[in-house]
Amino acid sequence: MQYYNISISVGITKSENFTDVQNEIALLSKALGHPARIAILEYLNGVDNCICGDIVNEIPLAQPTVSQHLKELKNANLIKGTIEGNSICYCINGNSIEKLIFYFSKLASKSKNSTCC
Amino acid sequence: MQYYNISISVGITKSENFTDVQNEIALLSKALGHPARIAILEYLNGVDNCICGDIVNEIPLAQPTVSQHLKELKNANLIKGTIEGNSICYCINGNSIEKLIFYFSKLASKSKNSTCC
DNA sequence: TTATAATATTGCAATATTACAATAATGTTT
DNA sequence: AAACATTATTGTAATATTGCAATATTATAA
Repeated sequence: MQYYNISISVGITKSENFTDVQNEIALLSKALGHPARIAILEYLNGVDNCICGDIVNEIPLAQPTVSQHLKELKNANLIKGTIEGNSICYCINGNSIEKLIFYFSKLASKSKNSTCC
Repeated sequence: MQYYNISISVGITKSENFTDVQNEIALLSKALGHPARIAILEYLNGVDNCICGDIVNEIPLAQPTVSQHLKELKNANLIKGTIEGNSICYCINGNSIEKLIFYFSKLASKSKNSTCC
C-alpha cells in the first residue's frame, strides 16, 4: 500500500478563482484591516502638506512594527512616500481610497431597499 | 540560573491601544479582506429581495469554506440572515457599508490636495 | 571621521486565517 | 420513518499575520 499525500494549497487564499476587481478590493480592504494602519492613515490625513516625519511616535507600537505596517500600506498602494534625508515623507493615496468608496457605493445601492432580513 | 519566559501578546493585534472607531473600521475592512467574501457580497447585491438559497454554488470554494466566510461576514455585521427551512436567507447590511463609505470619505477629503509625494 | 538619529530588515515566537474532509444538525420529501 | 437536501461544526494541515529584539542601513551633525 502506498500513500500519496497531495495537499497543494491548504491555507492559501485561492485568488485565481475570483475576478481582478474582487481581488483588488479585497487586497485594499485587507490592508485597512488593522487598527494601527487605520491610525496611520488618520494621522497622515490630519497632518497638512505631508510634513510627516514622526509616525512612529504617534502609533503605540514598537518602531519595527510600525515600519512593517507602513510597508503594507505602501504595498497596497494606500500611501505614497519617499525617504527625505533621515526621515520619511508619506501621504495618503486618495485614488485608492476613492476606488473603495466608489465600489462600496455600488454595493450598498441595491441593499437599501432590502427588507426581508 | 533561572529563566522567566515572558511573552504575553506576540501575534495578537493590540486593539486596546487604538480607539473604538479605529478598531471598528479595521474589523469591517478585515472582513472585506478576502475575495470570496467580496464575491459573496456581490452575489447578494445582484439578487433582488434576498431570495438567496444557493450561495455555495456561486462561490468556487468548498461548502464548509463558504459557510465559514458567511459566518465572518455575519460576525462583522456586514450581512444579515436567517435560516429558512433548509436554506439560508442572507442579505447585505447596508448600514455597515455606509459606515465605511462615510469614514473613507472623510479620510480622502484632505488628501486630494496633497502634491508633495 | 565618529557619533547620532531615523527608518528598514532579519529572525523568531505566538496567534490567526484559509481550506477542506468528515460529520453533525435540521428541515423537507417520499 | 427513511431518504434527501441544505447548512453548520469539528478537526486538522498549511500558510499568513502580528509584534518586537537585534541589527543593518543611511543621512545628518559634531
